[in-house]
Amino acid sequence: MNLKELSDSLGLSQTTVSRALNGYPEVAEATRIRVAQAAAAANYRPNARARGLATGRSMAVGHVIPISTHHEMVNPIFSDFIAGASEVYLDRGYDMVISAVPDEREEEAYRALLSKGSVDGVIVHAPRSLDPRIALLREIGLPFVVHGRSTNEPGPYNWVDVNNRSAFLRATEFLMDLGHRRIGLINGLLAMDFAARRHQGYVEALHSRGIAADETLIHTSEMTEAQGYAAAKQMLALPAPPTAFLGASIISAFGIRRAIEDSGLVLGRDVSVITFDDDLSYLRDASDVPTFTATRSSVREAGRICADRLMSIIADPAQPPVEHLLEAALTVGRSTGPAPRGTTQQMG
Amino acid sequence: MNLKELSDSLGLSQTTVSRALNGYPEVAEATRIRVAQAAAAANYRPNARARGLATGRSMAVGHVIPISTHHEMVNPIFSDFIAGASEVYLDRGYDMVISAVPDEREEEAYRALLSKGSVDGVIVHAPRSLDPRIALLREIGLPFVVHGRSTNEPGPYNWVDVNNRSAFLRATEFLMDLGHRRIGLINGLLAMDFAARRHQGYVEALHSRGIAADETLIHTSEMTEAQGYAAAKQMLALPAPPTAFLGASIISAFGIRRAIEDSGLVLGRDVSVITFDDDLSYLRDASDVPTFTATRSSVREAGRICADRLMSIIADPAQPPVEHLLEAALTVGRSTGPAPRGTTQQMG
DNA sequence: CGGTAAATTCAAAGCGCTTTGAATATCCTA
DNA sequence: TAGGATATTCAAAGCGCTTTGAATTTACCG
Repeated sequence: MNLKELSDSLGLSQTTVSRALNGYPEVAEATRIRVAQAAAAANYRPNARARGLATGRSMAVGHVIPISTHHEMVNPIFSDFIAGASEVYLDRGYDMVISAVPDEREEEAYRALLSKGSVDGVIVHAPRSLDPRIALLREIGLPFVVHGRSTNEPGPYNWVDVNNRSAFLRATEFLMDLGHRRIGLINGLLAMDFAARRHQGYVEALHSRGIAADETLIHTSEMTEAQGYAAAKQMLALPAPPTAFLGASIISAFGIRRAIEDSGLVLGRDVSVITFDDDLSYLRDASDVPTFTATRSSVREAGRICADRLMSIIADPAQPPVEHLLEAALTVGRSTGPAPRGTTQQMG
Repeated sequence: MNLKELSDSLGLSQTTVSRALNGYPEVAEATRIRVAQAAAAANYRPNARARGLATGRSMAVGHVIPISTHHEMVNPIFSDFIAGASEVYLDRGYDMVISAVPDEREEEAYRALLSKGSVDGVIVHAPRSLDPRIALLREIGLPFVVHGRSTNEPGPYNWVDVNNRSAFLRATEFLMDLGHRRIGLINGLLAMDFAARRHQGYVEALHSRGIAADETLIHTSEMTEAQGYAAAKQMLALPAPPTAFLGASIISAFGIRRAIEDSGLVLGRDVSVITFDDDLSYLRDASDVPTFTATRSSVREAGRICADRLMSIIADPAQPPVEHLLEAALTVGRSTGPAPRGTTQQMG
């Protein structure tokens, strides 16, 4: 069923039917109702391509998720992020086009999205501290919102980010308040902007109490369970092991916990752990008292906010960029406690 | 830059340029080269909507991922599945359109996808044993491939599934061979087809050795860490606790492990665990000797296969349906061992 | 009741591409 | 070198929609 058939069957012109369906004012109320009913009965929906061709808009947004060629990793947070964004698109009638693209084909992917005209805007995922994508998108003039930030990017642009620096700064302070002095940082890849900021927060907090960051207590890698385990295990075997850990994701934290228990220690008593928690639905830590003390920020909510922002930019591209900084909640669970006596003196 | 501008600049007709670009034979080789170079220089790509309108194909496939309204859960396996599918689409020039849709709006979503003409086919995710989507898609004539199966669906259709029954049958037998007789099953929601089949395999294996399934040792829920923990904890507190567990996902297994250790028991010695492992990139259990004994099947690979199949159906819709059954690998890790002496006699 | 303003409706153009059917250029053979 | 075959190129139609500008109806007022 297409417009022509529908309008023919109603004895009306395509113009009138189109207008009736799209809510234009210059159509008689009686006609509008008649058209709406016929359309519903025929299960008619305008062809998206034809409409897009006529209007110049595709009613779709792109999400380009980078897949690191070396690691072939796909962060599970995308599932939740996308779910959040979807909620917004669904109500606005937008489609979501996803391209999972190897690092080196990213630029190509964005250019293709633009010149093929398949999307009206994009969400940029997983920005690095130094990220050419933002300049590229500015240059080609495709509306975009970044989930996260890119530290080295000059000039304003639309982003939605958690205050990663502050989150880890507060977490580190929280641990130091409990008497911990040797705190292991099990971080994500430093090239990622969020990881760099967390590192920064951690170091700042230590410095503010006159503690020098110890390189042997800082680990950087993909945030897998296995890496979390290996890194924590290794640090716990040091002559002066950490009494607490900061983990970059709940998945890392699982690994850290395993390493602790594996070493015959008790989580929350012998060794404390604070993790960043993206509040993923399948990894939710939401008992009355959560397992992990965490800096928590829902990535699904971030998805909603990003999508909403992008919709707004697409509707009015002239508006000034908005920088949306979310504060993570520091929620206390069972994985933290006072530093064991004696160990606080071990540091240099 | 559009076709008209490009062909004008070359002094050729749109017809010739279009044909040159699309590899039609009736164009002089010299012309083709000249056109190709000009197109590359101008960064020209045909407008997807216009092309779609002219050809009747959208060069996009849809993935409708259901979000259960009650749980608001998004399975992290989607990230990996999508990454696998993407690899295929990327090379074939297809876009991937994702709709994350609440249960009750699913039918609407599929109909919209069809009548708006935004996709040439769809992948059906997370089928239930009784799933109206397959009949719906057949009815509306949209090419589809199901990731999984729907037991109660009569007649053939294209699906790609792991042999869930066999996987859990073998896992259960493996545990019984080690002397285990009380085996806890911590499963996904039974309405899901994969969960029902795993349940079936488990029960069959028990029966084959004359053991009756014990309802108190069977738990069914979303496959979260928290649920895995709670269920295992509860079973371990039974008068006659299980000596082994079967987990439905690596995430559940994390919870099961925590419950075991929490109860002062040792994984692989006091209590054995076998988990289904979708081989998610961030949850990969790939040390020399994996932590968990597992029935493993890469969901990313499944994504590739589904996508490939769908491409093929779209190209030739007349071909007979293909049913693709993957066998999970039973890989032995450190989470299984002989049943502790004495406990094997506890059962009734 | 005539005439103008307002309310409705319509025909046709155009979005950027593919493809049909026709036109033109080139080649080869007798 | 004529004449048909073959190789290239082209103009124009059409995909299904929105939207412009014009046409037609209806409403209103003196």
